[in-house]
Amino acid sequence: MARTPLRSDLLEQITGRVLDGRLPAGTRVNEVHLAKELGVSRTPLREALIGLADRGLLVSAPGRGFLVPPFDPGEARRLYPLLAELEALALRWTSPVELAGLPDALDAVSDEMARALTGGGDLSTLDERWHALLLSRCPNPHLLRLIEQTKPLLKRYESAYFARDGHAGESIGEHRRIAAALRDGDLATASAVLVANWVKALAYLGEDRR
Amino acid sequence: MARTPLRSDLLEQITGRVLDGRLPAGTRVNEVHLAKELGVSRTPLREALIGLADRGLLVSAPGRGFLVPPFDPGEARRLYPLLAELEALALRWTSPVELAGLPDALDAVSDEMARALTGGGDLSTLDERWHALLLSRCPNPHLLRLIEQTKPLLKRYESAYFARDGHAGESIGEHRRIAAALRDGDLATASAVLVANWVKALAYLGEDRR
DNA sequence: TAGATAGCTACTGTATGCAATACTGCGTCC
DNA sequence: GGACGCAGTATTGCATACAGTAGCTATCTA
Repeated sequence: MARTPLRSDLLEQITGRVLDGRLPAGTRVNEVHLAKELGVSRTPLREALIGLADRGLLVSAPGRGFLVPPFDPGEARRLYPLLAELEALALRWTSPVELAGLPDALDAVSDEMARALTGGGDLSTLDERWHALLLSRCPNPHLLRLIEQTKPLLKRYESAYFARDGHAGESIGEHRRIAAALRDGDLATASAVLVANWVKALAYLGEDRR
Repeated sequence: MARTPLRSDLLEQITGRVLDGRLPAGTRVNEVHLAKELGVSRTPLREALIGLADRGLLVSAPGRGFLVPPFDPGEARRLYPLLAELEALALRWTSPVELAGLPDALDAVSDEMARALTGGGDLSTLDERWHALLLSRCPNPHLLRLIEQTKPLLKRYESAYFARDGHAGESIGEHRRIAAALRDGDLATASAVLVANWVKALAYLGEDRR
């Protein structure tokens, strides 16, 4: 048997389709069509859909299957602060010893982002890498799980509404300030700037809606 | 068709079995046996199991099905502060207007708990009601979802390790202090005591392990 | 013409079937 | 005596089959 269950692959693939709009907000998911398109049977597909519904990326309508939830600006306004607080918490719970090695690595990613800003690289992937690195030493796997589950919800709004690199420059600056604060052992400042970084992203989201 | 999918009922039932030990920690879940016992087919049962694995109440071992994770004292030490912070966050995000109506209702539950303490009522259900009431006005459904998903994990440790009403008396006192702080509009104190309440529960957990 | 209704189709929710892997028990070899 | 290997069974993971409802269309009625 496959060491990696089909449902895991499917979950990722469907997540991708929701994020990039191939499964548009507000539409129902047709299990037969999607299964055929993905070349699998309905069983593992449904398992993946259920997983996505648990995470909130789909909603289950009894008797009507699953549907991609419509966009709701209010939801975005609630998701950004939530993720901000969760990441800040993860940061506060990382031991100083573990944090010590991070700032240099973080700044290395920031450098890449700065280059990508002019060179046209993939900023959003780099941004993800920066945040993943920041959380990588957090000793609480449950908190990390909650963060991982919540991020795609937010990413959907980013993908849909974002002027791709509208605030990337500012964001890089904030990232560097966070790394600097961590170097000084100033966790309070680091987490405050982190929260501000997320909230600022939300502000851009509001402006750049199309 | 049933307006409530089978998998939802099953998820609750299996949660109950994990919490009360009818599915003991460290054991594998036999899908055929359990399906027969519950009078359903394997399909909705598996859907429920997958949901529970997403929440962390089961773990999926590829090729070996699902198993109830073993107890890990370290995990309990990580879950309590997590839930503490999440509830405190939910409290901070509840608007003062909405909070105004809460203290009296909260204290009513505390009164019930006090009576149950001598009269032998179900303290843990009342404690749940108190916390549910505290969070009932939080406007962030995603945060509430994370809390709901995390609580069963913690409850498993409580069920397994708790001297049932070891700290109920203290807990009632803290609950009243939280309600009082809310009455004064002192959110900082309220959330601090709330966190302390959770952390203290963890301390009891540590002592009373068997 | 607008609304109700009946029939039909499509789809979901659940059950069952099938293939491949993981476990168990026993025998064998070192 | 213990480790290894092998056959048989049990169990999972995926596919398919079936039953019942939701939704659509077309027709009928007021």
